[in-house]
Amino acid sequence: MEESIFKKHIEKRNRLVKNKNILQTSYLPEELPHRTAEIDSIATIIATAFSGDKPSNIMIFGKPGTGKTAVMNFIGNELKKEDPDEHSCVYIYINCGVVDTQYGVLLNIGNQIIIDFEKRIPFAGWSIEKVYSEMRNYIDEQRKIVIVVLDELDRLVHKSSDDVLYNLSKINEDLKYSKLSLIGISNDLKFMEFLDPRVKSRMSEEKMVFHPYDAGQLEDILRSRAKAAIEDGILDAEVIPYCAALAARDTGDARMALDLLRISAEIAERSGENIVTRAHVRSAKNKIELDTTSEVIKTLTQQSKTVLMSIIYNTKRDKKLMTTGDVYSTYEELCNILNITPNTQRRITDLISELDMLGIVHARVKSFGRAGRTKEIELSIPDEICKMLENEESMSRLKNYRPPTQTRLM
DNA sequence: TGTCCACTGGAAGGGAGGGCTT
DNA sequence: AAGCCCTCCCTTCCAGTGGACA
Repeated sequence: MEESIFKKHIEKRNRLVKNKNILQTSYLPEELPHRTAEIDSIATIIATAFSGDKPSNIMIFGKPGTGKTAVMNFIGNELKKEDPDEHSCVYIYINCGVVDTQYGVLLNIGNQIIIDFEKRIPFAGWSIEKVYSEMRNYIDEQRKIVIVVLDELDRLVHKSSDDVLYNLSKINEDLKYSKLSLIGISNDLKFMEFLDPRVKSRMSEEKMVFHPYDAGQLEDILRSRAKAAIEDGILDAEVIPYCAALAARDTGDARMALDLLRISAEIAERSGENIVTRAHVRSAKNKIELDTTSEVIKTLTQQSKTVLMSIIYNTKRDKKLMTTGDVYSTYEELCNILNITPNTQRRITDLISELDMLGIVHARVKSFGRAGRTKEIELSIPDEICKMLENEESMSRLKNYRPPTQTRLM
């Protein structure tokens, strides 16, 4: 029988890594190295739920990849072990990066509790008040402790004010039989400053900070995962320390360290090599950076893409540093060619700030004295990514556009 | 010392879109 | 079908501002 076209690829794959799943950042290991103290203190607080008392609300702070989410998922699993039928408490996890509206959060809490499909809260149409009061009734009917984890809480507050937190944190006043406790997780230590003082004090009955892992701790994490996922002798001795060092130098992000290790192995596998080396790690780093930015750019709206194109064109005509006014005039030009109605300059200011936050451009407010005060903007993505955007279908009308030569110096 | 530039960024609000209830 | 409600994207209006220059 003839070999299928997949045969040689299948053989090549999975040769180095036994179980790639274990190296995924979403994988929840049996134990979390260097986080036992944190797990313990959260467990102490939550344990009160089993005697029917409401655990204190907790705020957890820490940079990305410091294990906040992993710790909470771990605790969620442990809760299920202790109380499989949810006799005394219900654990609800919401990622506010995904669900970032007041309506969405209330809907999610409500619908995770309601078992009866008929009674589910609809995705839209109800007033916030109605969703809130239905949800509150469902919770009260349960006669249990409900623990709600709000991950990436800062995103929710930034996008839709602190009304949700206000409502949720005072819900206990309206509950007769159940109690709700909140666990907020945030990357941003400062976001609490902007909260209503009442919400602030109710939310931070307990406060914890997860510190970034240092290189040594990242090494431990990588080694414990690698032991389960990769055969001995496949990793060059310096691979794990190098991944750990790169991630530690950045922000001590365990997610990044794991991604580096997994992708290095994939690269080595794909090129048919038997050992993962430092060079593979370096190309993995490169690949991760390219992939994340190109993914972000793909999901931009047409308007944002056009603004970005304007910045790219200005850069091309040797104007590496430009002002909002420069971007806007190029933008108007491009809108004309692309046949889309231009937004106002006020709106473009916001879009430029968004691109800045995404790390696609670098913008800082600068005063030029008599020449006014404005943003100074600089592109900060590599050429390859610009090319990708230029080749997008939505930009095809710009194929024959040649930016006019520079007319004005900054 | 005051002026003045080219914006910044907050506030308020409008309207389209999606989806509910009655 | 009419009437609501929420969200998203956007506009209009405007007070505020850092610093070069007269």
